[in-house]
Amino acid sequence: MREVNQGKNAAADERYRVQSLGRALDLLELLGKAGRDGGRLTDLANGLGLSKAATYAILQTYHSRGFVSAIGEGPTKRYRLGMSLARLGDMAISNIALADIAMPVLRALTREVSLTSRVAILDEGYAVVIGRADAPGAVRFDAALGRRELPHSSAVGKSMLAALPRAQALAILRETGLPRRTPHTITNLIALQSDLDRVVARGYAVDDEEDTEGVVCIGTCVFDRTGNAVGAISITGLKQNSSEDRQEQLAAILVRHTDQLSRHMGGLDGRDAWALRRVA
Amino acid sequence: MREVNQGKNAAADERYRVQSLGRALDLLELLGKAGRDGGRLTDLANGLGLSKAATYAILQTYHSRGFVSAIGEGPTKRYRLGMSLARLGDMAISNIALADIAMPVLRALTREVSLTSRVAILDEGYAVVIGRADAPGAVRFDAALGRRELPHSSAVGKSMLAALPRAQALAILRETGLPRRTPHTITNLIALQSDLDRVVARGYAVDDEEDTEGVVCIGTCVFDRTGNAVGAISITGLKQNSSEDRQEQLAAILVRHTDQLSRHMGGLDGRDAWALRRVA
DNA sequence: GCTTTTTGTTTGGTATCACAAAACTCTGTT
DNA sequence: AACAGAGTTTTGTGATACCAAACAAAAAGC
Repeated sequence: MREVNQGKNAAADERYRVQSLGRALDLLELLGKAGRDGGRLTDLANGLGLSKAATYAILQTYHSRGFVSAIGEGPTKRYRLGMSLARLGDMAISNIALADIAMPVLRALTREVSLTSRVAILDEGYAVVIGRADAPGAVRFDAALGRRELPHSSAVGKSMLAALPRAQALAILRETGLPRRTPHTITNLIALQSDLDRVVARGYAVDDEEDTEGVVCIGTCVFDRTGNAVGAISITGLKQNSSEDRQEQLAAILVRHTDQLSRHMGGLDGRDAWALRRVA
Repeated sequence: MREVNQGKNAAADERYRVQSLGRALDLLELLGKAGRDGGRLTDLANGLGLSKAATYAILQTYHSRGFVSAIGEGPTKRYRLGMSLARLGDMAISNIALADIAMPVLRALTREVSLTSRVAILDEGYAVVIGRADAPGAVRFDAALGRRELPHSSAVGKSMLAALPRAQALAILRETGLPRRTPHTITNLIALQSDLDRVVARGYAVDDEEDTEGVVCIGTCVFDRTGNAVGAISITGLKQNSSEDRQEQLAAILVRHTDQLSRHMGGLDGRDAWALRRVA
């Protein structure tokens, strides 16, 4: 076994980071929080702890590249996130082959079960949503693209953890921790491991109000030709509409669509891929 | 009429920009071009004209915030656009109220005509795609979100220009110019103006192979309650499937859906909004 | 298997430039 | 008409982003 470079890994050392860029990125996040109405220069400067002049220069730079768009003039001027971010964000998602291929499957799945469906990947230990298909009538859940979800409290996260070698899964969980999101969140490492065993056993994961109260998710993995999980798909519904029987029905449908997707990518069926984990 | 601050507008003066941030943004664009396979540190540094050490520090900063994701280890390490960009990009689009409301309409429209449909806004003088619904069987056109399209050679662009006061439209065209994209592109300002008149007259715009050869688009505006255009919707098809009659049929369907969307946003019907332009 | 090459990582030193403070110019309000 | 509040511009300076070069370590070549 290889030594774990615990404190030695200086790659993320603050010394090798560019401060000015860090502050500039903080500004983007701040603008993200500002939302639709945008933010005013003065407020943004205060929020960053920078002077108006410095903030102004950063905003101008962003603006000239389309990363920030300005609306209004004079004292009513407001800054918002710009469309270059949309372009790059779309590129980032397009880089994941799964995103493109999964969309038709998601739409078919959503049409069949009338529930919102999503596709996610494991990125830096977090489950990140890279595609979604909203159900027409359904409640609009917070399924923003690029959203980081905790791996231990989401169906996509747990299914991908379950597909990983257990040691790797534990390493990820050590990083993210097991923060409590609702009274139903599994915050005990032993309990979570037996839940992961259950995922491997039945071939899908269930998030039973563990991330959001009243919301149940079912998810399972998409596999490549070597049997590695490249991502996961989930469907989301309300707890009240989710009896034991219905859950199994939905899981069967989900697995059928996911297997179709895996096959479409030239990967292994879920049945075979999960079986590999059971022998190990 | 107000004086146009031609050279006076010093807001975009290079002096008030942050160089280091500009270079860092160049790096993002470079990574965007690198695409799926990502880029290597050495290549990125060369592409930027920066030293490896500087590029490394920038990448670390991005990486720590999720704006860049690294794959591989050692000499096979590669950097790609990260998922934080997807998150912020999605936020940027969500900031446009039109994007959310338009999606169901786009899907309905696409289902009815079996053609790819898109919704765009006018941002900094360019038409920017903020939503799309791909037709299942159709050729996949380049309809990436956040993509900037020239206003004079796209259906969405021309319809939004036509809805603007003519002076404003001309100001935008002075900025963007009328670059030739295909042999059919209208590069003459007089000719374009009479085309815009035609848009106002019939209530929709046609891009007849003006942006891409063999591709025809029909587009029209979405209006708010004051009759201002907040965006535009278009459908895209192949020239070969686009007879004069079929074009008028499709335009009628497009206008019907767009009007429904305008109404849904509490705005004016296209019929009324375009009529306002005719009297002026 | 050893060497060579090529990669990412780390180190100081320095000239650059990102930043703060304050003056200025508007626009919208009282 | 005066004020208050915003965004914009100026200038100087201390922090820091950058380069060059050395280092480590994995891949490629013989």
